[in-house]
Amino acid sequence: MADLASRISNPSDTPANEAAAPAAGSGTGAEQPVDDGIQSGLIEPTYEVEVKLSDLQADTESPLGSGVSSFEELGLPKPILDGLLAMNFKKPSKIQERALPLMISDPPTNMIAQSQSGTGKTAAFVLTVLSRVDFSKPTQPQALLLAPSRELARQIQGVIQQIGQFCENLIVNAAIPGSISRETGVKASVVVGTPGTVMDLVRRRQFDVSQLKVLVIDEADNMLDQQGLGDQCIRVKGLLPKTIQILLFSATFPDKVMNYARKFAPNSNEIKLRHQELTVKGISQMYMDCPTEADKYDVLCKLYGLMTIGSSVIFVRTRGSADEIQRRMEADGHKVAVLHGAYEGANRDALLDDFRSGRSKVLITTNLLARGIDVSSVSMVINYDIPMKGAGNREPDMETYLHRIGRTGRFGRVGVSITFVFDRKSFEAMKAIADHYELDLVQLRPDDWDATEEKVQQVIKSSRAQPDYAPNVLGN
DNA sequence: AAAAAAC
Repeated sequence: MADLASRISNPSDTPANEAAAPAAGSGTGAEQPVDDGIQSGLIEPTYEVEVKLSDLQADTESPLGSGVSSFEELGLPKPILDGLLAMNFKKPSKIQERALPLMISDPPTNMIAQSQSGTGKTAAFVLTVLSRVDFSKPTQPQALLLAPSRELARQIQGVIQQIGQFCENLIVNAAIPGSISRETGVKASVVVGTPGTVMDLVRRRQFDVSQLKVLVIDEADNMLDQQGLGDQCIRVKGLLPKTIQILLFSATFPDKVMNYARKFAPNSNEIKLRHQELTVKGISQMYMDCPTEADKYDVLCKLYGLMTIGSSVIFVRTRGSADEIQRRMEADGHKVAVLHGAYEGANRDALLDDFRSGRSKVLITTNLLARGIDVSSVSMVINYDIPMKGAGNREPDMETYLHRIGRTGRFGRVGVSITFVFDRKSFEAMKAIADHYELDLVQLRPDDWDATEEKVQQVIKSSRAQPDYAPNVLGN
């Protein structure tokens, strides 16, 4: 126990790797080391790039090290460049710079790409998809993108439509429950959906997959690993043209899944990160030492004021406790929204839209929203229940932890995560997560509220200019 | 024992 506590550090301590960084250009607000790190580009990861040239590429010029520093250099069509500009994408992020030349080159090569949360993976694969679509065949499906949840599929659809807003005749369908008409079927060049609905449409012959050129699987480790989702992805792939280009993306690729991913997408180029490189520097990770489980609820209510400075997401283990905590908080006068998979589709869409627009500011949810969801106003993530996995939920879920806290601190912004621990099991899970990612966690105590407020506010209130690669997705 | 995802 004392071991974790000994890792306590003040958020204002300057991380060792920032000491050697060049001074930030901006004068105001430069006191915050968190900002300094971002402004000097330190959130950009050190990539371990391992490029495997396919046989087809072997006699062509090596793409190794051929990163681009502007979108123009990629030779993308003018309408796509205009779309990027309209979305405030001014220059490629690290992952875009590295992955795009490899993905859009001919002949098409598979890709397994890993990059931290909020670093622009979506735009990277969306640009590849748009570069492969023949817009003269607007209702012929040419690209398929799969995501693990309805919410993420809809979000990706929105990003495609935004980046492709100046592409004439671009039609994007969402293959999620209730969105494709039974009479007409899929009538689009780009389809983004969840595996079950996609399978269903193909079986009913309402989705012609014969001309698909590219398959993207977002949150690929989750999609390929899980019983159910994994099976469905394999079945979908079995229906597609054998020569299709396969792109797998995620912030996490545990070794176990990586081996499987390589079979799913053979001869891939690979962009990987070491697990110590996965954490986003702009996210101040803290844990709250609660005496008992019952105390977690009281602490949550006390945090409400801090949660509403920006927007916040509260993660719990079950749908039932999500509903229960909302009921109690509403009764105690705190306005909170709930979103989980038990709700009906249109309701889910409306709930997330409300959160995106700021009509609701505190959202309590399950692992449904752990991955991929991009709402830039989220400045705090609460792990009310620490994520666990495995038989009997006895193992800490390293990957889910990383994805959950990645709902904040997106595209160089700052954010706070607070994980509640209350007993030996949760404490040791937190310690295992800290050791795995080599985290310096800030300890918060329920009995020292002034210190908690100060530590959290120090991060959240450090307003600063957005970096020039921060996109403006979906009107956030 | 969870969450998600199909009719």
